[in-house]
Order: sequence, then structure tokens, then C-alpha cells
Amino acid sequence: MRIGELSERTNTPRRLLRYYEEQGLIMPVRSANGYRDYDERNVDRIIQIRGLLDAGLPTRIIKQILPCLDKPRVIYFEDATPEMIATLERERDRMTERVTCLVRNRDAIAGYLEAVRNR
DNA sequence: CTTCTGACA
DNA sequence: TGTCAGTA
Repeated sequence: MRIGELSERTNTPRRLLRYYEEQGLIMPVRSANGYRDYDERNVDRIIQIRGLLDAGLPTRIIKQILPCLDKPRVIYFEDATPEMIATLERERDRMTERVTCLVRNRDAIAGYLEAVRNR
């Protein structure tokens, strides 16, 4: 499929799809006309990428860990470098921090809403 | 009509 | 990220 279809199926702007490619997150093959040619696998991949981006991970980190999250998990256990483990642990901790921060703000807002309702 | 690359009042 | 340009 071309970028237009992938864009619709992943509700992701074409601009971002090209950007992800620039960042090395995806490497679609090119058709004779120069158009990017994506396969079904990419649909899932883009959703995967957006999830990580949404979680706050920088594209540079996603580029490293994306292959680890692919299907044949077992074969990646072998080449799990200590550096990779370290980055993953670091990102996990950063995510935890953000989660607690979100929880605080969510509760604060919830409290405000509660006060407004019972005014 | 769709995509591509490069660029930014 | 959006968007405009000039093509293929």
C-alpha cells in the first residue's frame, strides 16, 4: 500500500509517516515510480511507534528498542546487550515517573471537579 | 488525483 | 507538525 492508505489505516498524517522514516523507525521499499510501498506489517508497526511516542519515548530510543518488541521475541533474548538492558530500564523508570506525575494531576483535577460539583 | 523532496511569514 | 511549491 502507498502512504495514503497507511495514513488512513493508522490515522497518522503522511507528514509524520515520512518523518518516522527519516528517524529510521521504518524503512519502506520504493516502487519504480519512487513511491513508498508499505506492507501490512507496517500498519501494526506504526501503531506500535505511536504508542511508544505517546508514552513519551524519544524516536532515537524507539529506533533501538523497536526490533526488541517484534514478533520472534525469543531470538532477541540472545543479543540483548547490557547497554540495551540499561536503556530499557532507564526508560521504564522515566515512564514510571511520568505515570505518577499524571496520577497526581489527574487526582488534583478530579478533586477540583468534585469541589465544583458540590459547591 | 497522489506522492516526493526540501524548506519555513 | 503544518503547509506550500514544482514534479513525476
